[in-house]
Amino acid sequence: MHSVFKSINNHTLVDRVEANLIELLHQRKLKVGDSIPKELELAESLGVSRTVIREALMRLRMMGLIDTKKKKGAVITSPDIFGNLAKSLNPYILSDDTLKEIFEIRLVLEVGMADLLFRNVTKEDIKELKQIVKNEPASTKNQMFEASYEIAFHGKLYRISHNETLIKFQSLLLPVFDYVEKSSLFKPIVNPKKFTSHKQLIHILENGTPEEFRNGMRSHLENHFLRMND
Amino acid sequence: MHSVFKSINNHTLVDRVEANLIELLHQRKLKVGDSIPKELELAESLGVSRTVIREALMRLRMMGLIDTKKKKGAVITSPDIFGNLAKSLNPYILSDDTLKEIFEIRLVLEVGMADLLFRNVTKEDIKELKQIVKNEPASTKNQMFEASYEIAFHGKLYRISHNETLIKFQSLLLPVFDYVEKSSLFKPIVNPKKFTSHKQLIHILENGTPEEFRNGMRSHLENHFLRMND
DNA sequence: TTTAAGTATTAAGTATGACATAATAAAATT
DNA sequence: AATTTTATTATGTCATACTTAATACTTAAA
Repeated sequence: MHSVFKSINNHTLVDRVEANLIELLHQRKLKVGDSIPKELELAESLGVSRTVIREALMRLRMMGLIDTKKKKGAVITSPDIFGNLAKSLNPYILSDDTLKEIFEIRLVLEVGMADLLFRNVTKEDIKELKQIVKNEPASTKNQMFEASYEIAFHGKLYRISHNETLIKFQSLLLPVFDYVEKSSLFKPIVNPKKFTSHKQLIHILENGTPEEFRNGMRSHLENHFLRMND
Repeated sequence: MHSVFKSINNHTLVDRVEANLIELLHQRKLKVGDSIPKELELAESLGVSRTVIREALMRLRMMGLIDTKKKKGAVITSPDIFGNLAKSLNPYILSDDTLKEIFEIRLVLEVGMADLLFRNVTKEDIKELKQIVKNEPASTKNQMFEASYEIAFHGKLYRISHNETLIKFQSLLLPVFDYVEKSSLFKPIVNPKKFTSHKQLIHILENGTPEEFRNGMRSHLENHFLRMND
């Protein structure tokens, strides 16, 4: 497999040092806030140059495993799994295919998150959602392009899920969503049919079932799905 | 430039050089396989040391933007947004809450991916799925713990989605799933009720609708959902 | 002429030493 | 005691030299 080949070829010194350091952190069961030995000590104890140590430490930093400060050295941080992802999610450096796929993942998430919503939704949430859609333009035809309402409404849904990882994930994906919608990756489809509206989704969330909500959301996103399948 | 705004916070030189390099790649509209100037040239043209260039290039490499070879230099590669995520997804360094949330995301994805499946599924896929479940133990009670069958079956579903990003994402999340299931994060629920089985899911995928599949998958995952909500 | 073996070259990988900078600790001043 | 000044320290950056492996080139054998 690809990964096996790579691990054999992983013979650069920095790769091994990186692995060593990660293992070291695990072994010592270091907690958030603990500090690790300084670069020169690590260099000496592993028998490599400071250059190599620094490159390996930089990788750990990119993983969000450590945070380094000038005099204090490096300290363990609570790894923010999506933190480092942010940069590489720059739409400009992603291929069109990848962008499409990320957009698809959004659709999958929003259709599939119904149960999380029903588990946590409160009357206050409903009220907030109603407030958001209050001033929406009546026409559902171009609702797809009312970006700000879309972001506010769907963003609120993610927050209702109470899943911080999911929330963070979607906030990372937002620029991609935005880029894809504005791009010419998909030809715009102006479908005369009226799909489930935000207001209807709220009504389902208030009075209906997860199953109904999934179908409602699927319908609501119909235009996006249509655009994907060309 | 645009990068100047960000660089207000990016106070280390490497941060700015990294941004500069990304912008450079974007400006020149470099394609996969194209090579970028060598380290010394970049160092000279940006007026920084080779050390800084190297650290910045290493970040690009971690993002999967470039791949470096000894004599050839660095070449553009198709960015692998989740590549670098893999290491930081080590369950041992994630908090229990984050682990739970990642597990939830799995449930969301699998319930929500129905439309992608129906869009792409072929007769060969169905055949393969049937082959997988052929030797499954009959009892549905402990199917939750038949890890290998679970991985094979659900992994195949992801592949049917034809969404490479999604596939990669789940392959990253797999260790987390595995860890969470085996951990004591959730108390095991042995629910006597019979939920939708793999065989039934295949039948739906062959003859039914996305809506039915979503409900089937939701039922199939019922035990997991129950375990989440405590 | 073709091909295989050997060599030179090149650019990344690694090592070493030095200085700059900023955060902290220690000392001195009020 | 509180505040300012100074010294220390570990990371950040720079410069240079050497090592290694991949590529291009040359040469010798078929």
